[in-house]
Parts: sequence; structure tokens; C-alpha cells
Amino acid sequence: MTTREAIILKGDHLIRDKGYNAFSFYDISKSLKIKNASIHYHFATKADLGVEVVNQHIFLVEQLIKSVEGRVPEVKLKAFLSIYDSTKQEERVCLVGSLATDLKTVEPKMKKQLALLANKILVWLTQILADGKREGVFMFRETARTKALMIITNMLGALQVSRLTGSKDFFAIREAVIRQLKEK
Amino acid sequence: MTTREAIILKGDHLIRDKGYNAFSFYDISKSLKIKNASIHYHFATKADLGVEVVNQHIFLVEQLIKSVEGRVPEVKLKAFLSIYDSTKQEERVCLVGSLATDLKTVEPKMKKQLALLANKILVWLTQILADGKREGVFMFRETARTKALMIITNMLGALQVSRLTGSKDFFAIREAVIRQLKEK
DNA sequence: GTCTATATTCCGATAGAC
DNA sequence: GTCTATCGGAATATAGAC
Repeated sequence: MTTREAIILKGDHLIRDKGYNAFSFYDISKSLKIKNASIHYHFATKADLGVEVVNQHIFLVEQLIKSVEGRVPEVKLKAFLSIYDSTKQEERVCLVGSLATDLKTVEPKMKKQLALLANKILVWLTQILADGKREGVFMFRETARTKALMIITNMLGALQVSRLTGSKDFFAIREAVIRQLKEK
Repeated sequence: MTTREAIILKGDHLIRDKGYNAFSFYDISKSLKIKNASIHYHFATKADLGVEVVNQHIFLVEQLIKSVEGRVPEVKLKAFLSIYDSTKQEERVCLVGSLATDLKTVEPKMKKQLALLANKILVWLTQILADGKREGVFMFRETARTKALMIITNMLGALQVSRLTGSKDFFAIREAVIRQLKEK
């Protein structure tokens, strides 16, 4: 892994750990054992780093989508949920949730890329649900987009709320999301 | 309104606007046309102010709960949802969501009070749902607690995600939450 | 590409006058 | 209870050597 990649990875972890406005270049420099000035060599400003963190998530989501192309809707749903499973294991929140609460403080470019990420996930899940309903493996009464919004907010919110009410609640929500699609 | 109350209100708005780590005493002082030092007279530290903002929400939720005591579950559900309706009108996010993403940076006392607030809302909604199911006005298959968690995460998440995908999505989620309880 | 050193700004907090 | 003035620390960012 290049230094640049390591900085992006650490920035991502810090944003989802503490929030965008709480982490500093010093957090990254001490963790990677490099100096403040070295980070600025790779990223002129903190906002530049923030944009690249979001872009990295866009890239990873696109990879995830491709990795399950052509598979049945159930497999694609599992892939979608795996995003939040791994985030929960890290004891972090998701990038969209973390930056949405800080949205009025971030640069326009960052906001734009974050909206792109959020919409990419939303459109993907909407298609998964629509396909699954058509094939008779998923059941729901809402439009596919609304159902997708409900599932996304369930998972995003579960990561945040379960920090306060206990980890069991995350898994209770996760299981209920899956079960609701199978019986209605 | 006393200066102290005005500071708490402004602090609340700033936390839900920009996030706890993004607002400064200067934001409050310029808005209220008082000086930095005056805020410190009322609140020794920023964390002290943060704790009082959370306590104010606890007080308001307790008031809201009392205001609909003895009413039918549908009325109580509307009262619950009104929390998020007014937050959406303000173009802010909810306090639990805003502080949950910053949780690892806040003082233990603040975290403790926030957990108290989150649990108070959760227990209240759980009881509303259990009562409504028993009386035959609400329908759901999950445990009342899990259903409450799903509705809370829907609304909390709707405030955040709709900042990126559009306000219409907030209302689509809100309506679907209500409709799901009436038919299943 | 990484370093030392430093400029600059901002923020939380305090001392002491009124 | 609010003010002026200031301290001390932290953070982003830059200049310039290696």
C-alpha cells in the first residue's frame, strides 16, 4: 500500500470513528509515523483528503456491485448488507451517516461526491428490490425506492443508535429487515 | 427567555446544524450579541453546555410524553413523529443522530445523558406500539422493541439521507412508516 | 517524498474591571 | 452578569532543506 492509500484509509477510519471535524492531520501522522507536512504533500487541504475518502467509497461500492452482477437478488441483498456488517464490526458508523450530520461544514465538492455515493447505493438497492419482487423472492407494498430508503435508513440508523442502546439492537434490526422481505 | 436558556437553545441548533465539534462559542456569542466570556459565566466548559442541551431534550420529551398520556396509540404515534417533523422543518438532524456520530469525542456525562434520552424515546415508542397492537390498531410481526427501533432508525436516518437525496424522500419514508402499521 | 520549523488562525478558557 | 484583554493550546497550512 502506498503512503497515499494509507492516508486515505486512515482518514476514512477517523471520519467514521470520530467525525470529520474531530480528526486532525496529527491523528493520521502519529498513526502512520509520518509528519504533518508529508500528508500535505499528498493532499493540499483536509477537504482534498475528504473528497478522496468519499471517492474511495464510490470505487468500493462500484466494485461490490460488479462482484455480484448477474447473481440472484438474495445474493445481492447480502452484498448490500455486508457494507453495514463490516462497519458494525469496526465499531464505526457508515460514511454517509457520519458526513450527513456534518454536511453544512464540508466543501461543496465533498458534498457533491457524497450525494453521488448515497444515490449510487440507493439506485442499486432499489433495483435489487424491484428485481426480487418481480421474481417473487421479495415481498413489500411500498415502491422499490421507498422500501430501499427504509432499509438504508434502518441500517445507517442501526449503526448510530446501537452505539447508545447496545449492539444487540443492530442485529435485531438487521434480521427484521431480511425477514420483512420474505413475508408480508 | 433568560440568557442561559438562549445559550442552550442556540447550542442545540448549532449541534443539529453543524455538529458538536464544528460549532464554537463564537457562533453563539455573535448570534446572541454577547461575549465569549459571558457564555463561560453560564457554562464553565463546552461539555457542560452540551450536557444541558441533551438534558433540555430529555425534559421536552418527558413533557411530550405527558401531554398525550391517556390518549389512544394513534395520537401518541403522531406525537412521536412530530419530533422529526419539526426537525425536518428546521432543516436540521435529530440530536441523537448528530451526537451518535460524534460519540467517541464527547465527555462521559454527555454520552450518559444521550443514552438516557435515546432509551427514553425507545421505551416510549415500544409501549405505544405494544398498546396499539393489543388494541388492534397497529399491526406488525416483530417484537414491539424491534419495531420501535426500526421506526426510530427510519426517521433519524430519513433526516440525514434526505439531506443528500432530497426532501421528498423524508416524507415518503414517514408515510410508509404510518401505512405499514395499518396493514400487514 | 519526507523532513524541520514556523506562520497563522481559531478556539476554549481565565483574570479582573465594572 | 457582562465586559475587555489575554493566555495557552491545537489545527491547517506553507517554506525550504535534505
